[in-house]
Amino acid sequence: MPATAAIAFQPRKTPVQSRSEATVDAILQATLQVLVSVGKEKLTTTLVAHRAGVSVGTLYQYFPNKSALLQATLRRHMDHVIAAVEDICKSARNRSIFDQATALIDTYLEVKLNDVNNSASLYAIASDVDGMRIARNVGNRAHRSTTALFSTATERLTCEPELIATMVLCCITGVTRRLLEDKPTQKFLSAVREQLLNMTHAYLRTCVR
Amino acid sequence: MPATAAIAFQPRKTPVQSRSEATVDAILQATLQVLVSVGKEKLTTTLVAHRAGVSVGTLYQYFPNKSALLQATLRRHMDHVIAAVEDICKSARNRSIFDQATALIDTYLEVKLNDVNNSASLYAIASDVDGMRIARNVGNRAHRSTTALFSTATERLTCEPELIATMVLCCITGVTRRLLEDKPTQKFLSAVREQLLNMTHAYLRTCVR
DNA sequence: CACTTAGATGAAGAAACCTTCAGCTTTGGA
DNA sequence: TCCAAAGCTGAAGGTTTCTTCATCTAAGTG
Repeated sequence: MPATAAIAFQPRKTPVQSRSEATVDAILQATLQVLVSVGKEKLTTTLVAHRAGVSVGTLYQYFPNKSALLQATLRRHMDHVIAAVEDICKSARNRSIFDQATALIDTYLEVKLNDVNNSASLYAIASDVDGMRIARNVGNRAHRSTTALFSTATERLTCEPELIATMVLCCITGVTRRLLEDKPTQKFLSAVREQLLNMTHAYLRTCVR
Repeated sequence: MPATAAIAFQPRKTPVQSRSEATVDAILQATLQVLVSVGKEKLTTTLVAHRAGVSVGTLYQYFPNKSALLQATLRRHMDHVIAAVEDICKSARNRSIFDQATALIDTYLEVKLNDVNNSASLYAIASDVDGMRIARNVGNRAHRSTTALFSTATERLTCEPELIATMVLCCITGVTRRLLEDKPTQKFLSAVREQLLNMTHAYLRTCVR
């Protein structure tokens, strides 16, 4: 039976009454809270349920196992980030590639640094096999959007937008990770942001005309 | 007893006969192999011992617990990387900052991509609390070396070498991570390497004179 | 208001894995 | 050669945490 593995991560029951929707939401929120406060290693389903104000049994009514719970939590966060990126990629079309890059950087930094704690804790669970897959998936979507965005740039580009997108995104994520490693001061953050813009623009200058 | 926590991760016994050195080495190597083949989640001490050709008891004679084992494995890899970086940072002094950056990039890419599988698997365990600390520690050392390196550049710099080092390293690690995510083709790798040099140099041009 | 279905409970079962330790084997020096 | 110390063994104990399920409560509907 080839479908077993896939089934094992699907929600066990779909909420039909509104109260259960609230329950699911509380559980996901609690998962993130527990993750941030005690860390991935000490996160247990019982603890999450307790934090959510429900019993373990309830938790297992909506999530078939612990992995699925963590996955759902990660996916929720990723959806948030990717939505913001895809959004800006749509609205910044047909502009100078420098403006586009600036918009992308600002969006990315804002959405990731908005809740530093959450993002940092979620990196921890992303290393699980399936977390890797989700992260890669999101990475691909971001890459596609960005490529599409750069394709509409008013400038004529000297190399493929795919490659440019890869480089710019790598640079942004590299910097973001660094910023998430330890709570940056406001001063450091703005200095790095400026340099990131600087670097990206300097690079893009070599890619136009 | 404030020392307890620290003691808990120190090796339990120091090898004095040469055979035990070989054993420790085999165990560390086996840990990496198991990590790569079955992943962090399914790695058990028994499995590692078996792969190393020893019994669990032997493993526990040199590592007080599973965490210490993973830490030691991670540290070993990190030491390898940081040694290469510090090495190149020493030998590339008093040269053009562009050459310095090129040397740094080539070293970093080579040492990381040399064994893609190992590096990628190790990222997975680095998310454990202490792995984070080790990674940060190595990051700091790399940052110090790089700062020192750039300080000796023949060009006059327009902003602090610390900041330049931060940016260049972020960029390099961002790209490296991307390359480790999925086995890159030779073509893609060389294209990205070229762009990374391109981007870094473009950035550095804005930092000189 | 009765009745069906959705939702919630949490003690207890089950499985997985870490870690120990009493005893055995090998090594190397006197 | 002999022996003390180093090294090795692996079954068994102990924890921890996941997951289930029989039972109870709340919600909606005719």
